[in-house]
Amino acid sequence: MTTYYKEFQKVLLSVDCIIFGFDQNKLKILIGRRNMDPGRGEWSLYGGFVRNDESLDAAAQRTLLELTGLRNIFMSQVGAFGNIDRDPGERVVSIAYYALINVKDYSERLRKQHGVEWVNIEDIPQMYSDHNAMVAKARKLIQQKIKTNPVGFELLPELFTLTQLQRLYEAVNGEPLDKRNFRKRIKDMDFIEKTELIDKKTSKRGASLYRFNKKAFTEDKSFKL
Amino acid sequence: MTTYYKEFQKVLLSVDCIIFGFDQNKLKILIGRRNMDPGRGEWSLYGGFVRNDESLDAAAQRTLLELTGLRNIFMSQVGAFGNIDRDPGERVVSIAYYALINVKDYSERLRKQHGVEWVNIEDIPQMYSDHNAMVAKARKLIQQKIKTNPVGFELLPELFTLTQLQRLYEAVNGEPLDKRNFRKRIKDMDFIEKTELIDKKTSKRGASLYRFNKKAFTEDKSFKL
DNA sequence: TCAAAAGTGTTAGATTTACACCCATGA
DNA sequence: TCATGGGTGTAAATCTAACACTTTTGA
Repeated sequence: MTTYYKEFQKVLLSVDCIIFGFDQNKLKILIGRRNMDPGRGEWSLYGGFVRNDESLDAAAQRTLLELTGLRNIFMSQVGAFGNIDRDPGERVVSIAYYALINVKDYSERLRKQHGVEWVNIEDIPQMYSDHNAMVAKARKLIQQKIKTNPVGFELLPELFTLTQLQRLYEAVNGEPLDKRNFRKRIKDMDFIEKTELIDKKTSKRGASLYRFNKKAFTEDKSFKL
Repeated sequence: MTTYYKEFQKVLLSVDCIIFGFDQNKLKILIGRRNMDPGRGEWSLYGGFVRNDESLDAAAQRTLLELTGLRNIFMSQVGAFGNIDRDPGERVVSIAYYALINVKDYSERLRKQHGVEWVNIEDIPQMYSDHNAMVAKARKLIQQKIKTNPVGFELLPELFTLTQLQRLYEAVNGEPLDKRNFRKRIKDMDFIEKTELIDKKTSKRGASLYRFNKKAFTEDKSFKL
């Protein structure tokens, strides 16, 4: 290998994943106890080191796959975290990514095997190093993103009720929405399609199930919630 | 030094700066011809390598200082760029930052010495590696930022006319604004203060000069343009 | 005297917000 | 029969967008 920049120092690069899920009307993330030194036992995001033969995005996807077994998941970069003492061991610069998954798609067996758990975004404990800052930034990003992009559906099952959808938006933004106004806006979006199916899990009367039509959306343009 | 993570490979880290300026009613950035291999002679952002004894933010600030001699400049991270072949030499992951400076504060002597020039954001040539992508992302970020934060003033001299301010917002967003509506909104912001001074450079009649009062703003809250 | 930029208000339309009751059903 | 969540419309208030003429003054 030709070395053009030989006089410069290299650093270790890691990726850390903020994996969002929506369950019990709450926005949650996956965290676990760190199983290596330094910081063993502290709450931590799930992460991994970047290999020299993969891009940052690929490293993040691989890490997510490793933890969850899931592919083709929405992921987006949060940013690079690089204070010199952020890792007590040696210098590690970390690139944070957030992912949106459907909790139901994540096998409980795998979850337990990796020793991670879903924690309500409002109740995140103090974590290792700068992981709380990563989560805070990821949350801001998803709040922005969800305003103009239909990413919320990544967190829901294929079929969902309007109440579920509303609770999701409320959980992401941390504030309640008016039911009638919310449903009015949804009705204007022809890519959120009502099905004939009825969900009877959460009410005696039953609620209509809806579906997000990705194809109908891409042609469409406007999305505001 | 203790090495906890010795089995992992390290990579070279650089920072690249998208330095925005506002001049002649245009939004511009500083770019130059790359003076090292590989890619010598190609248009490029100004950058540098991250040292092991400085944070990413510090590396970006140092790089900006090196180029412009300016300190205490507004800078914000754009993101990490890490495709494996983004640098034809060897693997380099780069963290992009954007900075907002007042063109008048940058000595022409220094500028020429570094061989960089101001190029209209609409006329950026093809650049080295993924630098065009960095600029595109930085521009999106500044467009978002300027909507709710008074960062535009970083690009203006201390005293400015309302027309200048309007041209700045138009240049950032790439679309014209209605003069009366714009001025109405400005009048509602008590942290944009009219001075007694008159600028006669751009019109015979003269235009009132305004000043941004940072202190008055931090107490205030709302900002929408 | 005239060209060129500064400065100034009103109105229609669109969007946003607030708000309360009936419905269907299983327990 | 009643408790529970599902479902629906209207009106006031706010915000946004469109629009044109007068002023000042140096050349």
